[in-house]
Amino acid sequence: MILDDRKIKILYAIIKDYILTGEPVGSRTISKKYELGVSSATVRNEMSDLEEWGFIIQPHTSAGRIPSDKGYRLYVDQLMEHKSINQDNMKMIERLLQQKVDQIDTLMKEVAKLLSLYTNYTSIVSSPVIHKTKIKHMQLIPLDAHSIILIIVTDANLVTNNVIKMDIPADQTTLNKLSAMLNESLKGLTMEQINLPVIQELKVKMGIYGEIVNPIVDAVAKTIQTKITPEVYLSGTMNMLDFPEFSDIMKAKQIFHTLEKKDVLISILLKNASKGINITIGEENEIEEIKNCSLITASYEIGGRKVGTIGIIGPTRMEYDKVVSLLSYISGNMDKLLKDNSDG
Amino acid sequence: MILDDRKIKILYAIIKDYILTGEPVGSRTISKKYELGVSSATVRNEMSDLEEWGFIIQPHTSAGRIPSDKGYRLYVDQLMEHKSINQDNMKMIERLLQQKVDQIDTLMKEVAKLLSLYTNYTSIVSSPVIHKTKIKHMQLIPLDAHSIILIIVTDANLVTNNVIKMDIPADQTTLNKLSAMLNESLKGLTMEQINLPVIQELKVKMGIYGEIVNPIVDAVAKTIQTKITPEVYLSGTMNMLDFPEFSDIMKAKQIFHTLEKKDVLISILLKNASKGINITIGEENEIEEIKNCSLITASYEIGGRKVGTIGIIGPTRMEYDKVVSLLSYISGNMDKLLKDNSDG
DNA sequence: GTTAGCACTCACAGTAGTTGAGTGCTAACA
DNA sequence: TGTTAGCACTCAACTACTGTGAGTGCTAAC
Repeated sequence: MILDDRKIKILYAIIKDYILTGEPVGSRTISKKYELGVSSATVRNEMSDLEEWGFIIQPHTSAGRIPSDKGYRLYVDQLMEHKSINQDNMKMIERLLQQKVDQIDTLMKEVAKLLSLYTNYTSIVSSPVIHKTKIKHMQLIPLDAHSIILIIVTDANLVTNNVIKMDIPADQTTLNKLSAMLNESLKGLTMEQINLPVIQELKVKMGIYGEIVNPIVDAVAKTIQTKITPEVYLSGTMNMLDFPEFSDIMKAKQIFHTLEKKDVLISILLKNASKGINITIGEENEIEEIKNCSLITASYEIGGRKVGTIGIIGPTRMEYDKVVSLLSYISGNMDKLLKDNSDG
Repeated sequence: MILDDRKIKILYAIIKDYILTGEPVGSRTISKKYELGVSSATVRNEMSDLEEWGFIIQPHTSAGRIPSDKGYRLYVDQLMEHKSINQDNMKMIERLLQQKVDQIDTLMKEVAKLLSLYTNYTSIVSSPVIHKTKIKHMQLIPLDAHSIILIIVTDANLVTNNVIKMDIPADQTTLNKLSAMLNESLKGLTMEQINLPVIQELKVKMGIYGEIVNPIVDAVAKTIQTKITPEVYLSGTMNMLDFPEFSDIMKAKQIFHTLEKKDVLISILLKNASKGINITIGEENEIEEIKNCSLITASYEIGGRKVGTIGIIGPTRMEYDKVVSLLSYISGNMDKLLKDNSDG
């Protein structure tokens, strides 16, 4: 099996054409539309080899060829041009993100929207994995006789608020003092650093404030524990319906059903969290329902730590080059985008 | 035009059967399945009248009849049984809502999920219109050199947090004093009561703290202004695809497209906000894209004020009785549900 | 090694023919 | 006068058949 230059060119042409049109590509189309200087008969011979080796598939005898997963794999690994997005698009992106993005959840939503808008595929964005982020500030606020609110601000400007229920009433002054103490002890720690020993130590340290301390510290620990699951934002789900691949309602429903399971999405995204750009093609996907889809993910950093993932899901016939360049650009600038919009 | 008892019974049977099966209902079906004691020929004569008067429609010559919008209208206004949901379902609802519903946005999401799960239609839920709710607590928290966080808690336990950017740094102690002052002046007021005069007065009152006051008070005013738009939560969008009415991809896409426009949904929901239960059938809808849908909405109260709406959208062939009873129950208990889960 | 030529395959679209659910009308009956 | 049996009629939906064309694989000649 020798993939000589001409075979590569033919395979490239087939993939490019199929991604563009969605129709099986015939030998005549290749020889006429792409200037290879050979007749359709020659192309046929080459295609026959490519099919034998599993790079392309013939849906039925009298049809052209379509790329197989293996074909796409070769394409993304070796053939695809890695262009970067152009100036105009960069500007468009910055303009879109500059509006009302003061907090991370708003930014996430905007990024998801942007990705789906620009690619016409479906975007999946996971918010920062909170246990890797550092605590910046904590504040207790009285709500009513039986409950107080715990505000936690992390260094990614993620603000979470949680209601704590307690039997003992607490006044503003006490809560301010407790807040100050919590800050003193926990500020700068990552979520995962706040483990049982730290909590115990904290209880002892704050003991002077009496029995009110226990429920509050417990609530802090529990809140941090439960808030560790990242959020997932989807956008452009309906874009799936634009592709003939999913014009069969049953197939579309299958995928939509999968996309509704946030825990499944999280597990998919986290799997590739450490990898930078990752491309999973068709059958390479572990989830049965998306084995006719391709998934491209890119991890992003905040403060130098890989904390989350952004991704695009679409048909295996996907504009890989365009999607990769966009994801690279946005994931690479996530930190900056957030900083520009919150601190600047 | 006299709608005698028998005609009513026949119309009722047609609607019931069509809602159940989705297939046009023939005269033979009526005379056999529903015990009216008359032959199919008699039913045919009656149906002929009902069609002439516009209550039912014949899709084509050799088909049975289906209800028209006018038919459904008569049904929901006069024929439909108003049953209340049974004990088992009440328990199920309470069990579902009792988990992790400590704040209003979580409750909204859960209610939306519940509605779609229980009905198999698509649910639309709008969060409380914030300008009708009262301020319960305000708190300023330092974030970094250039920004502070403003937390506003309303009496519906809605907690909003907003980043305020400023040139002047502010320490915790000052912010605590400012927070106390804000609370003193604004606590108990509804959002809409905080108008320009109140803001001006506040600035004068707080002037002793120097120039830091202006940006903060402005931010408070602006935040309240911009946070007035309610949130909309959707659930079970994909349930639409389960109905043959929307098996045509184009029709489905049209509706999905509309459902993605949050401002359109808000305007639809707000229109019926004052009405308790409201049913809009097919062509009665003002939005072109949902003229083949029915929309049932119910407004809910918090603290005795109508502040938001929950609703179900689906095909005109909808189980109106079931949906109405569910919406009535949930909207009627919204206040209680929220209180049970947050204060209890 | 390349290409022209040709027989072959098969999805797809279009055209009849058949079926059956359901109707409207008429005439007879209670 | 209302009800019903009977019957001709309609028409969507399904099936079977056919022609078309895009595309292939193979062979023989260049």
